[in-house]
Amino acid sequence: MALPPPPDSHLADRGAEPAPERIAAELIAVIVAVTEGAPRVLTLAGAALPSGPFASEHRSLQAALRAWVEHQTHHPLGYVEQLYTFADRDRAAEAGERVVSVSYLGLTREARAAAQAGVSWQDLYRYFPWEDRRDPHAALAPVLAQGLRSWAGDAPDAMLRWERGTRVAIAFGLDGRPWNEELALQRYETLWEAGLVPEAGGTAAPGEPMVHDHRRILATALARLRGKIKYRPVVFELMPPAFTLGQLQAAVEALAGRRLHKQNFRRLVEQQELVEETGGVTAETRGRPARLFRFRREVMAERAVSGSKLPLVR
Amino acid sequence: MALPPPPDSHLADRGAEPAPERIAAELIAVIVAVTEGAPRVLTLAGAALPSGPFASEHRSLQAALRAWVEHQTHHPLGYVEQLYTFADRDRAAEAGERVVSVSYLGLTREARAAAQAGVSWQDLYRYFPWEDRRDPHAALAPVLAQGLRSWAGDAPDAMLRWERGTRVAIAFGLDGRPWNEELALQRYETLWEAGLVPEAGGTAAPGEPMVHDHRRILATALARLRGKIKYRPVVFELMPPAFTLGQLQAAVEALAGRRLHKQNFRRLVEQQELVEETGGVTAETRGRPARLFRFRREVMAERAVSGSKLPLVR
DNA sequence: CCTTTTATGCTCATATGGAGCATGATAGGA
DNA sequence: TCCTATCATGCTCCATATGAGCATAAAAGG
Repeated sequence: MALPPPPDSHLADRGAEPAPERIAAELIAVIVAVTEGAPRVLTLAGAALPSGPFASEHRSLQAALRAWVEHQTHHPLGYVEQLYTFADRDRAAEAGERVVSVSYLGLTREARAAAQAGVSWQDLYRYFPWEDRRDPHAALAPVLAQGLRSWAGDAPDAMLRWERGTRVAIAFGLDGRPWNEELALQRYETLWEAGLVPEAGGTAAPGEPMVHDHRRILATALARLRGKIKYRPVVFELMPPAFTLGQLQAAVEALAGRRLHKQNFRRLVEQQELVEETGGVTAETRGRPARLFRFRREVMAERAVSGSKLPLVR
Repeated sequence: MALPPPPDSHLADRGAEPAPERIAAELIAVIVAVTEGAPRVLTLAGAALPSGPFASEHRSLQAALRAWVEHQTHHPLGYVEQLYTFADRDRAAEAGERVVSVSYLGLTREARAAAQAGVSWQDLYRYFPWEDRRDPHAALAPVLAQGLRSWAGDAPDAMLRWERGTRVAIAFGLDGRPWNEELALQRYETLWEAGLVPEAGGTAAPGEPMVHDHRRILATALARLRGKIKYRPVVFELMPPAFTLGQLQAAVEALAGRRLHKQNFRRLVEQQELVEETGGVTAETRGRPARLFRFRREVMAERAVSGSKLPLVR
């Protein structure tokens, strides 16, 4: 049985082929925390994500990641989730070297000091300034809007112009369309294709670049986290043992990059019975003191059972 | 800088270490179709998922997968999605051999005949009989219910008994809890842990086993697909160009493993403007003839913009 | 003509999400 | 001391989405 040109068939006669090619495998970690209302990410010198090789000694991919991250941050990684695996040709490190990179998203709380040289927490929006829409007056930077529009307008044929136009409009919430925070990855990819980010040779876009495709991986993590936060109680991994609903809301807003309706946010959290009062109150500087709450870990198991969205018959 | 025991640090001084270990990488494909109301999966001799090596010639992981699957099925893989990457120690093929496996989910329509020897389409529920709840009277097989209950009851201490008990109840919809079709993976994993599947040495559970961890990967795919089908119009990848709403519903029911409320299903599909009439009608054997519809591909881009679930402020 | 079967149209009650009014509690001045 | 700015909390109102059925239409087969 013949398979497509590149690889030989492995569908049936598995014995009749040469030993499979060996390549290197590495793990890349996007470790996120929220500190005082600011989303933070663990970096190396502010330009690379922590990464490490995967070796035979490791029990599993996740075990490997957990091991060195916990050693690194001295904080248990409560929530760890596999993000995506890349092996694009342009990621080849040295000549012809092929690497498979498995990326993970981890949630934790910021440790006081990054022990190792170069290891530091950075504001996530340093890399994606356009993703922070918490300021109600925030709009897409003119440089970006301009660059995107001309990219769409410069397409060779009408069909492509239309495609790029709607793609930009949907991703960036232009032409009256709503802003969708979950499209963080599409936005970064569109900026790349439009040649607006430094990694793609552009200079127009604001935001710090990172090595290799690390900024893309970071965008993947942001998009995933923004989606997940809506149907799984993962924010709590980022909170201290006791917190006020205001702080909880601030953490969600930090990640979502948008403002939420305060009263409705409380209603949501309370009616889902995600939290319970500790009994204490905060001694904030201003305003009425807020009650302290703690996360009800018990709901974790149940909360997987969310909405159905399908018209079931009972 | 020292990192956790196993791997040497790669967080900072990256130059000062031995060349990273080389391992083999492979792709595993879960190709799904729905034929006459039955969910189908492409297999090798009914006991293995198609898999192939990843080689340097490939542009990317997805490109590699697409290439050989399309060659194999002679059908374009409309929808392809990365599922998960495994490298568990117990997956080691030969002695000490470490393999990283990247699994993908692909949706297509069943080709007339699997050209290659051994390649065949199988009913998905052959591997997970307990996942098909389309028959309203279907209940969990007594063997399973019994096995799960004794596993929970046989736990050494009370705490563990309680944990297993609620876990089983949630996953399998026992003790008055609702059945959640999306928990397909948790169910398979629970059966494994309870030692009820052949792969784990058990004999109690019905359902055909597969080689290695392929049945687990299949369960991962089923769970992912059942979740996705609710907020993305992916079913259409499985439908012919023109179809009736009844057929569309049957396809969704085949994947979800449950019956849907017919009138509400139509309302959902129509109000979301996912389809448009072709003008024709079917000549079915019984009942009133149904109008034919086609999928409105234009909505694909937009439909990413779904519900917010967060109390935004405008 | 009557029964069975699948397709379609519509209605009604309830749940959920979006907005905003009103009041309670504190800190910091004027 | 009183007024204001700031948050925290309680509640109400409304539009829409979702869950359940009732009723009718349009075929095939006795």
